[in-house]
Amino acid sequence: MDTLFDLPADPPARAARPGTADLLEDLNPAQREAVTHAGGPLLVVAGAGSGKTRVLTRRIAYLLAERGVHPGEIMAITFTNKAAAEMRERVAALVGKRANAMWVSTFHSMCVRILRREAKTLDMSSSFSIYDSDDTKRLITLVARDLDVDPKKYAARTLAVHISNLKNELVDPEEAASKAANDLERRVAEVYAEYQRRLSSANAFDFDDLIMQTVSLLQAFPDVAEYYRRRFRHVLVDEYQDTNHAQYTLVRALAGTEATDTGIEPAELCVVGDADQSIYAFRGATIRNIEEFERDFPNAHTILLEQNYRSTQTILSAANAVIARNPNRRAKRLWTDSGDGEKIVGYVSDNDHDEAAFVAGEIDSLAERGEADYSDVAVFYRTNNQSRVFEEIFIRLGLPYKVVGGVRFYERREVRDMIAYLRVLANPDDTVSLRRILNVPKRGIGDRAEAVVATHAERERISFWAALRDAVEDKVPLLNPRSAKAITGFVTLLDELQEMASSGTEVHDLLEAVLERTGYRAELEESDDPQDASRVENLTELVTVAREFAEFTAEVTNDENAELVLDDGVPAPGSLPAFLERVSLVADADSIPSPDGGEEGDGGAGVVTLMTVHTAKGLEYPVVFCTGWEDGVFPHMRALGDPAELAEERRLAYVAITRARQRLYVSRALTRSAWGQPQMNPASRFLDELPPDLVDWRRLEPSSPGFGNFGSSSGSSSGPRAATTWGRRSSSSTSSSSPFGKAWKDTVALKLDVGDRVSHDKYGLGTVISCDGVGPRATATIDFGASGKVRLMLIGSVPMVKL
DNA sequence: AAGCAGACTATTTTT
DNA sequence: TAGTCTGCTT
Repeated sequence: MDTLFDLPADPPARAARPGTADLLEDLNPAQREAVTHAGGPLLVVAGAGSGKTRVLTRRIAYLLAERGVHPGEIMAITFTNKAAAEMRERVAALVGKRANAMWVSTFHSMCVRILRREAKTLDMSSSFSIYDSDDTKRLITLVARDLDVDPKKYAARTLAVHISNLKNELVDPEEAASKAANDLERRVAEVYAEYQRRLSSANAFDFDDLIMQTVSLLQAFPDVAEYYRRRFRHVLVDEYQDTNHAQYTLVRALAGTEATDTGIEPAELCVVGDADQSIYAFRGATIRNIEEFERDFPNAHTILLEQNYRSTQTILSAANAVIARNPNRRAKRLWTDSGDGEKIVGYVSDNDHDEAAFVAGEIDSLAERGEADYSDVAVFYRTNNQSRVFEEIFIRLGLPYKVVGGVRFYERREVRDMIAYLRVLANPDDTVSLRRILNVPKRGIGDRAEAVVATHAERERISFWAALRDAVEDKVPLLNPRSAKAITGFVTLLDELQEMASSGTEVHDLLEAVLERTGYRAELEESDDPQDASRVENLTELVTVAREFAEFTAEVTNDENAELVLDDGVPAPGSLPAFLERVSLVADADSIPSPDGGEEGDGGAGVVTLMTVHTAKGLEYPVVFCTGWEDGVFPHMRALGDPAELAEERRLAYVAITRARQRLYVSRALTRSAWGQPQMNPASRFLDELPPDLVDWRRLEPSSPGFGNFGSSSGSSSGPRAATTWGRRSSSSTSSSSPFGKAWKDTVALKLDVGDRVSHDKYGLGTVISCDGVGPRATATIDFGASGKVRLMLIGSVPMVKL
């Protein structure tokens, strides 16, 4: 929860702030150069653990202290609120309250601020809603349905992804339509156009719009651009490798690349990033931006930070070895002067259950030996569903833990329902939110009634809300009286709530009123589903969040010493719009346990943290367990066939390894249950890429004669693979207690030769093109004609027969 | 309009 | 396995 409120934190009281000399003294030469560089665009290539944040914050402090820059001239952009908060805090510790006049924010909140201020220019109201991916998907579903798009052929999700990609590339609907080359793209363009119309009539922007619309604003209105250009003379961007094309363009537009007609020089630009840690390509991030920085910004200067202050040399060497396998990368080798440290510990378990037991046992003995507190330990996995086994085992053993990520607070249904109510109160045109709550809780307004009202709204060219009002006055044709009555009740309810909202009722009281008067809480309380009990708790939590929000902002506002900068574009502190903005733009309510032993009374040892590798980016732990290193799990199955995706998986592995400070564990399981059925996976190729002398294998795969040895992943073929599936084993033959060899019995289900014809349950008829490997590693590449060429493992019960 | 049973489908996710 | 969606019944 704390990320909601830690943005404008006051700096800790300091007797004396560091003087200028101190600002540079404890920096290495490269860091120092990055801090003091003046003039042209600067790219700081900051390897993992190389003191990136330190460089950024010192640079800002140095600008203020040494170069006479006013804080108001500084714009620092990050990707997460957490990063923004940390930067603000650390700068404040160096320079004090002057830090409050800087813009330190995420791309998105920066854009919201600009858009609120300039909303009129774009023909929007400044009370616009911000749609997240869930709202977006809902609206796209509605649009697709209205346009008769076959949901079987093109799922809303697919459409949403494509539209998002277009926006990330700054392609508007017209351009999308003209460039559409196939049926899918034509449909997407069609939906895109209508979707934008609906967004704008709902007075809403989606996440991608926040960026894209700000770019068009700056490009279409030079005077607006000039205002910001004049104002921000220093633009700093963190995690530059994660920027997409739209964000890149935004940075360019903001900083400028040449002097304006009115003689304003480009702002001084400083970007920091590491191409090797780019793990968000699937969301549009382009590694190109950092790779081509020097081309994009002539006379740019580049500084490489390679000295690492986090990990042992063993860990760094492992990381270097893995990432070195990625093609076309700028050479970079992390090093440290703090010694080799412990060897990496490797472990091969029979199944996922045993892997978790190994991890738990190891954590226990580390704790017992006093070599680590629980809070020093993190367990990483590739996908969220892998957390379950760990939870089971940890609970059984009484090991305190916390899972980070998964379904987040603000994504829970009940919370979103309440937010939808609030949004409607702030912006009645917000049709997506309005339709969400129309019949929640159930009040007798069904699909049919909703459709009739929607049609009426469409025909009369009025908003859905106005159409509901028409329903009250019996002006909607085809609406049956029962529904009209139900709608009347709903409209009356909303009117009352709106009255409360506009008369300045505080957000938490408003929430309480919604919970009571809608009967939402009552419904949950009456239910005997245990899930509903936790929903009630979440709602109570939400009210608490709202109350703290009000109190916190009141505190900040009343602090006379605080140099609060309230430009246009910032909603009144504590107000409903302010709350909604915070909620929309802060995703992670679940906090990551703090390393200092953390939560209340855990005996000081804290808790073990469990999370995906993606979530782990930017964090560090003394002890790290990298689990599930199996081909098909990590790297993920969907990445196996595509070199670009495989390279991203490798960067992910690199990120995972470099989170560790002192001890690194890597493990894999021979079988793993997924979707109910146990699955066999070969070793991750990344394990083979670890230098063997750095790894102490505690347990290896039992080798049987003729079955090949562990680690010889022969399948490094780069041949075309449309898809890869792994054989299923019958569930009866696997149990954690069964002796080892047993798992291999009758594993070769099919003996195939080139030219054989086969029939596969999923892919149909095919011809064997090639065969590879023996025993459990036996695979065949099969041409299934229209279903493509597929490489299959022949172990276990392959759903395939030889003809 | 609402509730239930069977079908379907499964990454990662800073905002 | 589990959560969501669809279509059928009441």
